[in-house]
Amino acid sequence: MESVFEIIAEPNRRAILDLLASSQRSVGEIERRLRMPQPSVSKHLRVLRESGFVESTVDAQRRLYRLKLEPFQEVDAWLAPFRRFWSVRVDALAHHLDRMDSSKPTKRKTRRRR
Amino acid sequence: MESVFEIIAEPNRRAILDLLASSQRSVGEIERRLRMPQPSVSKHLRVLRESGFVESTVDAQRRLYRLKLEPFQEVDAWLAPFRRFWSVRVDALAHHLDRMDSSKPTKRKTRRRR
DNA sequence: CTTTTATATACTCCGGATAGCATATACGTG
DNA sequence: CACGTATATGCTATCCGGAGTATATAAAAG
Repeated sequence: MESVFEIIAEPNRRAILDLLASSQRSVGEIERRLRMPQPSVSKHLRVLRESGFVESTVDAQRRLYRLKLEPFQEVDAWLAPFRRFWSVRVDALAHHLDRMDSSKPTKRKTRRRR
Repeated sequence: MESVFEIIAEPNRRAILDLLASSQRSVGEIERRLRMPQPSVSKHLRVLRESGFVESTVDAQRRLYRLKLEPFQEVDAWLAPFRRFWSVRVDALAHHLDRMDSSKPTKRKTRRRR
């Protein structure tokens, strides 16, 4: 579980992140809103915390969790090289790759399609 | 392995996608460039194909693989709600969440910090 | 001090995903 | 046709992560 991609691969964790996008929340709030067992919430929050997606502050017995930016930006950065393909027009990728085809087709006598 | 996030969680698959971002490639090219066993490449390509990240065309005995857009856009779409936090200034998220704090602090007699 | 509330952790179990290896399939070449 | 090349698939062993349950810790309330 090293990369940010593995972290956000888990649906429950994405649900937590989505929820935290609107506001910081306590563990109990997350538990209720997502109808998810408390130990499960705590475990996912631990993973999210250790991977830098969230941070927590203490409020009496409660812990308030909030988002942190960096890991999201990391995902965004990975996406960037691909985004250039659809930023112009929707089906630009195919055309683009068609043109910069680098693989020289094998020489052949008969050209067969199937 | 339903979601696009699980697909891109695998490092070798991301490597393949990164490679295909520059140009379409045959299985053999991917195998050599990534120094990865051929069956492994084929298996990952299968996953990528079935999840819509790539498509292939037949060229004699070779298969040329190229990127497809939709799944990337799906990731991009998920990222959008979070992106608004860092689009203005780097540490905007903390301030934002500070302001829209919805969790009413527990009533207490003594406020302790640790 | 005892009880209740809030959260974290420990432990076990199970399924699914990946690696590795062997093999099948398909096409091209001579 | 026999052989080499390119790619896909089948099978097995293994490993890791998540679910579930019980329990520990900590603070508040009475």
